[in-house]
Amino acid sequence: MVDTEPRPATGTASEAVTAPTASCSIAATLEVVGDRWTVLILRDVFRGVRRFAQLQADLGIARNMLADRLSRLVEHGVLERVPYQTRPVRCEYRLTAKGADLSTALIALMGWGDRWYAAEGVPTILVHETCGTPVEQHVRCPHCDETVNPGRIRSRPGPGRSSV
Amino acid sequence: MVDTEPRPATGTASEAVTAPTASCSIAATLEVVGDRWTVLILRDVFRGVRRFAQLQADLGIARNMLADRLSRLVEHGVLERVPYQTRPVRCEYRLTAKGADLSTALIALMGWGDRWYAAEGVPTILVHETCGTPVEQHVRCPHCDETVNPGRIRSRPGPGRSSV
DNA sequence: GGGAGTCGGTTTCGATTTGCAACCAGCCGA
DNA sequence: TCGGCTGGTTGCAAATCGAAACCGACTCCC
Repeated sequence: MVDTEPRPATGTASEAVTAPTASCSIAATLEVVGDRWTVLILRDVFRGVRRFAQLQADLGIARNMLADRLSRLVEHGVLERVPYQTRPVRCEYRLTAKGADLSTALIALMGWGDRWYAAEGVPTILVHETCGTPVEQHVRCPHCDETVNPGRIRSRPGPGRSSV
Repeated sequence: MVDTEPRPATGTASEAVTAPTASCSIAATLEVVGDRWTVLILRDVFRGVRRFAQLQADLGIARNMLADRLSRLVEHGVLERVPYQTRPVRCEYRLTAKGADLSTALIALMGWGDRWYAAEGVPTILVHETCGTPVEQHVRCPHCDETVNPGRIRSRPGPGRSSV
């Protein structure tokens, strides 16, 4: 996942890509979850913490921040509010399909922390439900049917690249 | 990657895990790269943008922010300063092994953006160097030798879990 | 009926962080 | 000597964050 060539100081026209969302899916993702608290909230929701008070207590986040981040996540379709009682109506926050699809990213972040900051052993292990074996995250080539290590990945402009 | 049970309002002692870094590798990771600009800087460095001025122009980040984030990344051993000329000595920023190991996470973030925000087609395609096929990111079970989809992942406390 | 408690917020306001712009240091080349 | 380039630092206004107080809807209990 590396462009090996040092870039000339004045970028070539074809590669003068800037941060704007449209031109980079990483930027697009960060637009939605590019915030420390947001990621931690999602981590908690993945772990089954779904209610306002629980999240607040677990994270130690300020209540106004939490309210803001939650409504933003709902707006973006990452979480949805699901009533769990009436009178008064109270809602909990659940992952949508879009939100659940962030698991890959959370697993990746967790993996890096595990590898570089878990000298005392990892805090959490993710295992295969059916056999209990710890799972691993890889990049694969469907054609060669093999694991591709990072040095063997190249990036190319795709069809959605706004070639300004 | 889900605890399916709703958590009781008063968490059980064994699972009263809070945000602090030690108890969660995601929090540990965010401590280092839990910032929008930091991630974008890393994305650029992965793409071969390594010099201060280039990064600043490409990202549109404020110069003081950039200086701060870069020195923080160097402190954390994610980037290293490598001189590219003498008189005056000027350095560029390169990924360390630890930094390069973030590729998995960046690929995951990019993948999510691709899946949910690239209606017009993806801006960038990652391909297998040797055959040019677009690669995919998966979670695998080394024992069963198969891809595990997210619903089949369970989390368990690991040896490093600070059981307070 | 009244008072306390729960849950999910909103408001307020001081502290921190951000971002723009100006400035600076070291060196080059004309 | 006069810009110009690169890689910063400094100052200051504006936006964001965070702690704490407050609020509304409802329940429970006396």
